[in-house]
Amino acid sequence: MPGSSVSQLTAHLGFWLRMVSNHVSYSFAGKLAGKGVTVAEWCLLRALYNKEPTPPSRLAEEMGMTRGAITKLADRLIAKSLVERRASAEDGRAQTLALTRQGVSLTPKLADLADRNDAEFFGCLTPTERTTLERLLKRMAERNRMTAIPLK
Amino acid sequence: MPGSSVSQLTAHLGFWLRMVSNHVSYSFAGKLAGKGVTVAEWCLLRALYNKEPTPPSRLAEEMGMTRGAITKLADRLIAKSLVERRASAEDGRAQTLALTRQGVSLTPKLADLADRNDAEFFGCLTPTERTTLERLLKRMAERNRMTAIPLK
DNA sequence: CAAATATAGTTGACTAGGAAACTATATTGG
DNA sequence: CCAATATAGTTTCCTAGTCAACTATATTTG
Repeated sequence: MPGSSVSQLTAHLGFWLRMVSNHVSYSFAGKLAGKGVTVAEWCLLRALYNKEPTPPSRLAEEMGMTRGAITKLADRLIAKSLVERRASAEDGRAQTLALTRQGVSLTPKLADLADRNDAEFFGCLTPTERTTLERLLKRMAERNRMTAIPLK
Repeated sequence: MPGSSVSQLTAHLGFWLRMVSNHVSYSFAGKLAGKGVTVAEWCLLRALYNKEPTPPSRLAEEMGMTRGAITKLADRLIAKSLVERRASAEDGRAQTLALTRQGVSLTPKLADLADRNDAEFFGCLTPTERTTLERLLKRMAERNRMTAIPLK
């Protein structure tokens, strides 16, 4: 792939990956905007759905964001009445985050949008091709120890 | 892929695409940081390499960024003495951007880093698999009319 | 040819995240 | 058991984008 001269942007698989990924995310962001929610907010909502109240630090780990970022993300979702923050009874430092009733009712609708977005973009591949793509991406994730949900 | 219940983040190909893409870009950003350059700056440098002096508005189009973003990106590269801004002779409003001697000498080194990063991440795929991945990504890009370099 | 409009680029207000300093509470060990 | 340290979360400052308003120059048109 390198080649003897200065390689072009488009010579790298990383370029195409980023191009496609960003377009998919951007389109999804547009759909979510209709519900007043960002992609990061969707991720947090989904992470809380059907879960026990969860400490922000745990979410930070899961989502690959700093605790500071989670604080602010949670603040925004609390302002939208989709998430509740509660002090822990046992540990005076600790908090937990959980979905409000409204958060619980909204999240499945957002999941539908995610399904639709995926279908829309990957629909131009055959089922076999989609499986192949999934396999290759998951292998890369595994081999390169990609654990957290990346939001950067 | 949807399923009857609320789909998980990991149920979407878009999720895996973003995960892998962000890790690849993040690692590349780390390599570029050693040369004092960001990914966006690399893209602009590469876009100017071996080209005529180019108006910022053209770069904005090519790179899928706003003109305002290009102004600031160019300001940073000018501060690093990698790019020069010149007023157009014909049109009093227009500018052109071009690499400085230092920009010309640095860009191939950055291209090497890009090559290395690509090799590092996609090395866990066989040559056939890489070709397949490239084909699928390019098909998605084409079918969904993805034109500009995405930096978001 | 002057006025209206379009275009090139810049600027300012805003957003969302990271890094590191900071506050408050827990835990550990001398 | 109190001092040192560790941990949970928040806050501040910084970066790098967008969007929309703005400045200056070109172009179009009445």
